[in-house]
Amino acid sequence: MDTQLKRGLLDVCVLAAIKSEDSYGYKIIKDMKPYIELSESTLYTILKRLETANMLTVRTAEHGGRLRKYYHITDLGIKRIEEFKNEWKELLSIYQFVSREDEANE
Amino acid sequence: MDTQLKRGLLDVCVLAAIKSEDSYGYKIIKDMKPYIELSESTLYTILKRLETANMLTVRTAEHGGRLRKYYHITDLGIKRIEEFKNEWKELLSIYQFVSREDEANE
DNA sequence: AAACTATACTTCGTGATATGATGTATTACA
DNA sequence: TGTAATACATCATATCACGAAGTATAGTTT
Repeated sequence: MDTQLKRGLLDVCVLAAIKSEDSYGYKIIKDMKPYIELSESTLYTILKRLETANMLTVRTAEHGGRLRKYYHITDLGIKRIEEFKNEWKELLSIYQFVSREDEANE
Repeated sequence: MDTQLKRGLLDVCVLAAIKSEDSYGYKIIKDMKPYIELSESTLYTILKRLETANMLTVRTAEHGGRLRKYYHITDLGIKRIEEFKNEWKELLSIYQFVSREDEANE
């Protein structure tokens, strides 16, 4: 998918990926892959941004002798997802504007 | 609407705005306004970009003693709109990923 | 044991781009 | 005469996705 089109979607997708249960970097990428792909550098940038925005919290835990960072969504993060659902209505309207056929010529 | 979410949409919207008939800057902004808002500086940047990409051609014409630049969509521009309709399917899939409820909790 | 792959996270530089600010110039209207 | 609307242009800035490169451990293959 086009890079520009992804913007504004990635943040919400990452939040959605940790919504039902806490997750960590590598798993988030895997879970999102069927829907939208992103690189590690992109993901960790986003995670940091969402943390700064208080949309998620981080907790470090050991797993198999190695440290993992688990990300947990906050109320603000859930709110962000709800906001996106509203923005989706605007996207639908834009899609109709773009995909409408020229009535005058039919 | 969120600036980031607009990216990747604006180009296609501008193309859609000149699809049925040639148009000019000020009118494009007005026509798009109900669907998606953009400033003049943004529009002229986009128009230049689309021209460079051969998705539209420009023609200067006099109107009311003043010069206007009329923009005409090319085959490549029309193709770009068709491409977006395909990308829309991916957007739909992303929306479902984001808005799905956690089945395990219901 | 050595080599390789998968897992896991981090940092840095770059390019694309939406936007506000600002500027120029003409027409229409009060 | 002044103000708003029309019309286009340029510049600096901030945001952000991404590739490249790096560090480190666990598991698997040869």
